[in-house]
Amino acid sequence: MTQKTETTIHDIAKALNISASTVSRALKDNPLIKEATRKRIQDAAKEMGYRPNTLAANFRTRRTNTIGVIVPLINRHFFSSVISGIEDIAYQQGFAVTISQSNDDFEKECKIAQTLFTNRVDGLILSIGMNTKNYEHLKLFSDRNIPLVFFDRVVDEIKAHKIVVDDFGGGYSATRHLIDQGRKSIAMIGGPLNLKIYEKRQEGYIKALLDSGLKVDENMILHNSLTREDGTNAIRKLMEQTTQPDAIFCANDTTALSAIIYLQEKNIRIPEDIAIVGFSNEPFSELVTPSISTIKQPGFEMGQKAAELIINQIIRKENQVDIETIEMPTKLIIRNSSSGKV
Amino acid sequence: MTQKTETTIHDIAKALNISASTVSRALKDNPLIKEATRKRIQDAAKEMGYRPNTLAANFRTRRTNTIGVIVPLINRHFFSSVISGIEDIAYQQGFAVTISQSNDDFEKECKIAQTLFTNRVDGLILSIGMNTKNYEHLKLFSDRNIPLVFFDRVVDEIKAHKIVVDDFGGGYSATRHLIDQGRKSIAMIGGPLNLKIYEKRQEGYIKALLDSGLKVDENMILHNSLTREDGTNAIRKLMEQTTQPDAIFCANDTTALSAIIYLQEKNIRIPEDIAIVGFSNEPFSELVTPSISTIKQPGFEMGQKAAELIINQIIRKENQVDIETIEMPTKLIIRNSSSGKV
DNA sequence: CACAAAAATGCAATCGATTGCAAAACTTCA
DNA sequence: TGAAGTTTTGCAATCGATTGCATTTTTGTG
Repeated sequence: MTQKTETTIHDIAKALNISASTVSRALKDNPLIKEATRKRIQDAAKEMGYRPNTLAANFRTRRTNTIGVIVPLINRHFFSSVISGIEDIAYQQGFAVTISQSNDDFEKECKIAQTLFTNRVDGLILSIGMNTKNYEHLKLFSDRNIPLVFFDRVVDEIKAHKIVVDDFGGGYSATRHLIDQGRKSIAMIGGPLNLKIYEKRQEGYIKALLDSGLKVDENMILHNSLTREDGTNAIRKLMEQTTQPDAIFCANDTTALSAIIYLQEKNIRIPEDIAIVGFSNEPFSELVTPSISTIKQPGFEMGQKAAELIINQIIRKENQVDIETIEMPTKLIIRNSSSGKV
Repeated sequence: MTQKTETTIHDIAKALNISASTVSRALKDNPLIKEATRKRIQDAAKEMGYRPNTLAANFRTRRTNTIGVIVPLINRHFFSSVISGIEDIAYQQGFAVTISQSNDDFEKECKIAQTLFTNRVDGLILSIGMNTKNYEHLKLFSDRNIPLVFFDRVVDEIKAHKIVVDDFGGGYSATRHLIDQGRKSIAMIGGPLNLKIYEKRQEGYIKALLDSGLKVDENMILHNSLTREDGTNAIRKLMEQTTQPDAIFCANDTTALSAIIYLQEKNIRIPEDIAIVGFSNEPFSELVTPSISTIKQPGFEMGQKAAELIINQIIRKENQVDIETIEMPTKLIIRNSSSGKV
């Protein structure tokens, strides 16, 4: 019914016999407009069923009130929690959120960045893919001062806010915890080192070993993409070596799970024979048997923080913001995979 | 550097001494333009670093190439799988996807719908909240023939494509399976009946009972919002009754998990004393002990289908599309919570 | 009451791409 | 060669809101 006639500010202007500019200002509560006039206009607008044409406004103001988000995978609990956090804040502030997933595919990540750029998102929040080693596609944004915020998998080479968790501390306390359990030969299933987070987790692991006077054995450190299969392959490889570990620190819960399942099949007791700690506190980690000790990351809060930072940049439009790297705390959660007495 | 001078079609036109309209057409491969001219223009565009201003185009064409998605919760595996499916297709077809979550909050659902509407999404894919019983906020779309596709939690009152799973069949086969295990007193922890899906699951449950000559006992059917806590309360209530069930069909895996944990604490054996079947095949369901028998829903495929349907509507802009309800198959997955011999 | 200052409103250009229709350029063939 | 038909290209309006600046109205004061 209201098919043809979306009412515009001009319609309102005509109806009230005033100018469109006044209507425009009144609708945005511009203080230039007299209280009485504003009321008159807003009432008329409501009555006439006026709905602002966001497309026109966006076009004119060159802003979309949209925040782009790129994550490797939507249906990873950590990432969907971060998204929830972003969405929570963005929504309160009147921003829409456009989410895409790269599937850890570099090509796709580039194309998404392109698309978001041409769609003129006001800012971009992202966590880069496993295989991303080249950052040209992000230059699009940084070159034009379009706010950019990294989280979790960050890129040092680009000047932008970064929100990370204390991966070093997480790796350290996970390993330290295993040492405290009396373990001497602690292996690590790690992620690709081009990602800062995995590098840090490993550094934490190594530091903990050294601090306790344990040796770092290169053969005890494996790297892969941390999928379920990768985990299985890694644990198999570890167990086929001449010296076997009595504990394993896994860089995520998925590989910790792989290890547990593999070891259980081989009738190796967890944690008695081999203790295991994962990373991320995926929902399943407390549900499996044995429940998985892990490092908790505040995903939702990271998302909120990311959204706050980017919105501040968008709104204030300060060109020279002080770039900050915010490190969120991690927390060791001790469960049955590493400690009998829980 | 390229700060001030985003090149426009007019710049290209001037540089080549032709008109902007020709440039516009050439860039869109409009056959009206001579091959040679088109090449010249496209080359120049590339050389000058031209990037179309989507905002302007959107404004002019009244389209945003954006699909809005509203789900109750992003970080539920089923929903994030659907989103992945939507995103997969949409991306291929050049559409952006804007995702919001209602948190099962009716107010928020309304506000989101408003926002997506004023942001002029080309179509809306949604699964309504638990408490949504009023559909005025969706009229916004249906009244103006903006394509709408429901999935999972659909609304019969609104004329739109619907993608559902065979909830009836799921409920039926889950219950049937329990009966086949020799269970006689099968309870159900169900969801709110204003949602079709829960109604159907319950109907399937009832039909299975009746088909096997079992009685339907109202006291054995509880309804709630299917959270972890709801599940615990429900199972407690069931177990405090004089007649206790020897099997439970839960309308989702979360409540199945609640039941399992509660019963284990009470030293009630699963499945020997009480067999349990859930619904949705959440990732944790195969990982917990005992692993949870459940009904698998093809989330990713549903998302793909939803995206296909809505894009077809958007592109073809047929006003009178035949409304179809697509029912995707469900599949019973038998695990340890309902059957000893797996 | 007059006039400066302050407050409120209006004018008109603008953002960049799209598109119906008119005009120009090119072909074809008698 | 020129009229008719085709193919290409250009003109100019348009989408609706925003905003710098000009203009009008109101207020305040001597």
